[in-house]
Amino acid sequence: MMKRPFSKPTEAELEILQILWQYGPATVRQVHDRLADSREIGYTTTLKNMQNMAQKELLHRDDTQRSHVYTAAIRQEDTQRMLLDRFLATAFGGSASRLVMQALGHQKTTPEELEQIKDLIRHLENQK
Amino acid sequence: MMKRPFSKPTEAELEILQILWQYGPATVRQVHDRLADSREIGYTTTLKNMQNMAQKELLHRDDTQRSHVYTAAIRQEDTQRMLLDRFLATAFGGSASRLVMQALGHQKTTPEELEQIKDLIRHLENQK
DNA sequence: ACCATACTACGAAAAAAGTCGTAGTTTTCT
DNA sequence: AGAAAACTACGACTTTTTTCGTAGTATGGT
Repeated sequence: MMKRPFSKPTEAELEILQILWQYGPATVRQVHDRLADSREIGYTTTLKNMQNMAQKELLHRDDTQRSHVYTAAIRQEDTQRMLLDRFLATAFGGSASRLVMQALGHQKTTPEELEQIKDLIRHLENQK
Repeated sequence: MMKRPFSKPTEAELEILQILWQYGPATVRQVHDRLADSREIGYTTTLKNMQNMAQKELLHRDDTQRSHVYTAAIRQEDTQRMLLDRFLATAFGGSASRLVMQALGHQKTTPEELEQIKDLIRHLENQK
C-alpha cells in the first residue's frame, strides 16, 4: 500500500503546523494570535497561508461554521521524519550520529530523556 | 568577545559548503563537477553561487591564480549547530531528545557510532 | 435598523532563491 | 599565430515563498 507523498511544507507552513499539532483544531484567528506572539505578521497573511495549505492538503478545513476550523492533515511524526531525512542530507552530509552528538551536546536534555535514549540504543544493539 | 553572526546559508549554498568542508579548498570547476554528479546544473550557476557566497563572506577567495580558489569561511561545526538550533525549533518544537530518537531509530547507525553516543551520554550524566 | 467588527476570497506585489546566457579575457594546443 | 577551450563577470529571467491590501459578506451589539 503506497502512501501518497505530501509536498514539503515551507517554513511558514511549518510554523502553522506546529501550532495545530500542539493545540489541535483551530481557527485562523487562533493560529494567527499565536504566531503574532512571536513575530510581526498580518492576519491576512496567516489566512492566505492556511488557505493555501488546505488546498495543498496539508490541512483539512471545516467550513460549516463562519469561522472555518482547520486541522493538520499530515502527522507530526511522518513530517518530522521527512524533514529530518532532508536535513540530515543537506546539513550533516547524511551522518546521523554526528547530528545526534551535536544535538545532545548542545541542548539541555533531562535525565529522563537520556534514559529513553539509552533504552533505544540498547534496543538497537540487541536486534542483530 | 562577540563573534560576528553569519547569515544562514541557503540549500544551494549548503551543498557547496558541504563539498568544501569535505575536500578543502577548491575551484569552481572542481565544486561544480561534484555537484553535477548528483544533479543537473549549469556551470555558471555554480560560479554565480560561489561568487555570491564570497561576497556574503561564506567563502574566502584566492584570486591570485586564474582559476580562483575558494575556501569555506565558516566552520562546519558552527554552521551545523546554528542550523540544528533552527531546525530543532521549527521542525521539532525544540525537543532535542525527540529528534535524537527519530534520527537513531530511522537511520542505520554503526556500532561504533552507537558507542560514541553512549560515551557522550555517560559523560553528560556524570557532570552534574 | 445601523454601525462597528470579524471573516473569507482573491489578486497581486515583494522578497528570496536559483538558474543561466552572453560577453570578454586568458590560457592551451597544434 | 590562430583556433579552441576554460574562466570570470554580470545582468536578467524564473520559480518559489511570503506578505498584504481591498472588496465583499456575515455577525453582534445597541
